[in-house]
Amino acid sequence: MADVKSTANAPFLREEELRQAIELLYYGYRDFTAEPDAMLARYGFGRAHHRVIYFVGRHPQMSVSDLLAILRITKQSLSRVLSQLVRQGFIRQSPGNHDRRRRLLELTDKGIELERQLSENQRQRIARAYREAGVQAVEGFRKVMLSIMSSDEDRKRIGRRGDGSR
Amino acid sequence: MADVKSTANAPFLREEELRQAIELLYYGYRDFTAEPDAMLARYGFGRAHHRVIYFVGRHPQMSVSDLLAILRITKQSLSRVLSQLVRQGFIRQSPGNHDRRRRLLELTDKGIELERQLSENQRQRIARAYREAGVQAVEGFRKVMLSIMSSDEDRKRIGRRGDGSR
DNA sequence: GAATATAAGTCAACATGGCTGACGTAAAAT
DNA sequence: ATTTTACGTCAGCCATGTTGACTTATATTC
Repeated sequence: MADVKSTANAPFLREEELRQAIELLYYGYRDFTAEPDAMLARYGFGRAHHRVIYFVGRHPQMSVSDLLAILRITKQSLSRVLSQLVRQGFIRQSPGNHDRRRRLLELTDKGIELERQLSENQRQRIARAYREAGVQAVEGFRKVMLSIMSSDEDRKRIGRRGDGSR
Repeated sequence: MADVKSTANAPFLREEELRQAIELLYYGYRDFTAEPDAMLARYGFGRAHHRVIYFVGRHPQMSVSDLLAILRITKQSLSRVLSQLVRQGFIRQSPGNHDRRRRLLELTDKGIELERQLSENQRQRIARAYREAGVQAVEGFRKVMLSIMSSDEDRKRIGRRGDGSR
């Protein structure tokens, strides 16, 4: 009799636990992006611009195809936002040394400043969460998120320094 | 001298750590939604439909305004997807008992089946991550994600049973 | 009971950011 | 010399968010 409850509830609790995780991801991501979205709107930019600025800042001298591989969107979609950012002086393109077909991307000073503003907000949110949750929780968070991800390549990239080299 | 390295690296490591978290959220969310998105496309639906189906399944008998509060979109945006789901027989609406202005939402059998398919994929992904990461990591993940969220109301809702009552 | 407020819906127009398909140009690789 | 690669462009489509204006039915308040 003592184990009736735990046996009967095990699948239910498990289901409940898994649904909680789904909702944590939904609400967490929604709130994580809300404030940067609002800042971007003041420049006439959207979330897509943020992603480009973020990853170019993270991996200076990366090529367009590197960026496409990270974002997993078509070059036409990328082109729309990237060309705006270049035209408005947030990102600079320069031909590669070894391979002059490649156009290496980097943030301008203006781009660095915008990137800083945008991700400062997100870094602070994370920093607060890390403070509140504790060191051990942070390690758990990292483990679970890494495991939710599909791609080994992305897992590796997260661990590496962001110098755009391959 | 022994503390030069740790002192000098502390802010750098911290910055690095925070950026890793940003990327974990980006890659994790991207991969978490990719497969359901592909399934939905076969019905001519998108991610917005998934959200509606998910939360109506989670909180049967919820009202339209309850749903709007969770999704934080305009009623015009919701209307587009919700009316499709009702018309195609995935969701049923019925007038509230106490307040007949309200239209209480619930999944039909067809809706339950679609919801099951979609979130089964996500539940399995989470279950795998939880298995790989361990019990302690799961608790850490929950703590960090809860803390990343902005709204106390949402935190409470995650903990509650989903019966749509308030 | 009349006035007001709330829940829900609708129409119209617009922006963002995905997508496909077709085509062009420059540079590298074969 | 030919083919492949990296990048870009034009055109058009779709999903999903927005604002603003207006309607209908029902509850609530004065």
